[in-house]
Amino acid sequence: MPEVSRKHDVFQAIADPTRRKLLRLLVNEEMPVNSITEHFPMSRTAVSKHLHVLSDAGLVKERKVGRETHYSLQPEPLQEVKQWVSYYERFWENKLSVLKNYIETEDKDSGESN
Amino acid sequence: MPEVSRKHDVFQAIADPTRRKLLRLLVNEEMPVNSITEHFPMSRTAVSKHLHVLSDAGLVKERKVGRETHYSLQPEPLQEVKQWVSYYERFWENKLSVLKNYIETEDKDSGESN
DNA sequence: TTGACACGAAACCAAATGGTGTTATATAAT
DNA sequence: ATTATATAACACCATTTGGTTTCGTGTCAA
Repeated sequence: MPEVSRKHDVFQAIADPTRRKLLRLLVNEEMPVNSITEHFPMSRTAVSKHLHVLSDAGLVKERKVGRETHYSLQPEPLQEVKQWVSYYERFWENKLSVLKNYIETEDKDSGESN
Repeated sequence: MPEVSRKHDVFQAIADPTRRKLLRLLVNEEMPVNSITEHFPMSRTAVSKHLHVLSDAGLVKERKVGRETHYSLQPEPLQEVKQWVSYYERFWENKLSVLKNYIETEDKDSGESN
């Protein structure tokens, strides 16, 4: 049931700074489009479009409340990103340990600091 | 030297599937453009462009070897992504624990149909 | 019921993106 | 010295993206 048939990729969704800011904003509370728009220097329609991209990626949820549409964060798809990044983690960690090793070797026997 | 004055954002760099595949390919070995191109259904020029985007984001390093240009992975900028995602981690974890709680509660008087 | 409001949809536009082929240049091989 | 090769740089094109304004519709309030 997961990220199949999603029109927008999670990676693509979070590529835009405005959309990242949107997610950050919706962390705490569900918000209607107009209130959301107040936080951005662009039209309501533009914000709405970004929200739709996020929605397509499964990162926000819409709820109709009277004539308003409330959006809220749906963080689960970010797990895919976390997983993807974690694959590369060992490589920079490895580099760190190589560097550490190098420093320690340079340091010779002048005392192993942590 | 951090991500200041980088022409391309890390988030934007990893948004493209081709570029993610490129990173994956360069994990193990430094490679010249021609060899890299063999793995992709597009022209060498196109691959080269993607490599430049990655380079702008600091995700790959170029090394001139005779008339060849070798590219290799430079994973460090991904730390920014990891950090960004980790902020949201607690939210899906929280949801999980809420769900767990719910299930356990339901379980108590387990008469619930459906 | 009339009007104001919140929103989505559509038409439109400029700029960025992802691709192409061509050309120029430095290096390698003969 | 000449030729072949690897690549960057360039010019170009189609599509996508991020934004706009306008318009229609459903909902709330008077």
